[in-house]
Amino acid sequence: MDVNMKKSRSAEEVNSEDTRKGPWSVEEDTLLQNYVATHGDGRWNSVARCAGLKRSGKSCRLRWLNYLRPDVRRGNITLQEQITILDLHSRWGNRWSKIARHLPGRTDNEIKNYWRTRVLKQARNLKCDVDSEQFKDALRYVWMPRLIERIEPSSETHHPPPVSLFELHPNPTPSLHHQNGLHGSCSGSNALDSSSAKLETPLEPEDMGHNNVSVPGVCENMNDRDVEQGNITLPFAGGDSMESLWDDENLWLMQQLCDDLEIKDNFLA
DNA sequence: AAGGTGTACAACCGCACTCAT
DNA sequence: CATGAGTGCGGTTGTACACCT
Repeated sequence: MDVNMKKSRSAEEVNSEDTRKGPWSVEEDTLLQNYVATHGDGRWNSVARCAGLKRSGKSCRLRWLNYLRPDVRRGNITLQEQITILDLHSRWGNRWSKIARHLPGRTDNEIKNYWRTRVLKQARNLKCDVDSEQFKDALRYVWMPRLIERIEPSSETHHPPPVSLFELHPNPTPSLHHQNGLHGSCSGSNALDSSSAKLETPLEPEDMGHNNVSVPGVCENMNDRDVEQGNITLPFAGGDSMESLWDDENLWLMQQLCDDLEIKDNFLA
């Protein structure tokens, strides 16, 4: 830690006796809301002082951004939003605030919580490392296409046959994309047809090192800069489905793919 | 009904960065 | 250029609540 940090922290510590922590009371919320409504946000240390709150500026900022802000949406992450999170996470990794910018009304904290409580939990259930290629490929090539299929109202409902996904996709390479768009027509297993795979467009420099792959048929024609700049609306933003991604059938498929990829990795090792 | 356990979410912490002075 | 305040971000922890036995 640098000298600045030590100094700024010691300044905070001077007031630590007066500073409240823990859950916010209704009164505190009201004080903060009224103050921001009158004076605007920013300069959070001043806000904390002037509003008569015995809170740190950081705490006020966090409370405002994650809870009190008028446009914040809480709870009920829709199916569409879940897929958006999965896709953007596959591009950018744990860049929660960046992902949150593409989900109007959602906060980085909420998305992070969603990831940790739902996605990590499922990875544990599947005995997959969430950072493993197995899990990522399973998400990309099975889970998300199936969810897209459900979302697209015009698509026909058909389920992939219970065959080895290893056979269908013997070389699931993260740098591959699929040319056959999946909007309304793909099934999870069909999406794995590696014969139609193509190389991805060049990576953005800042995304190098992340697992930079879009889900087939989801964002394959998008360039990350467009997504980042909001030039492209993700196809599922704003839906109202509360359906969970984590149903038994999808879990079975995920387990299948994880197992297949593990077998393949062991074989090649 | 009571206690244990798991889950979801709010909040905190540490660090890094920006910007004004 | 150095310093300090403010802010943003990602990781982690605490806790209320639901569910199970």
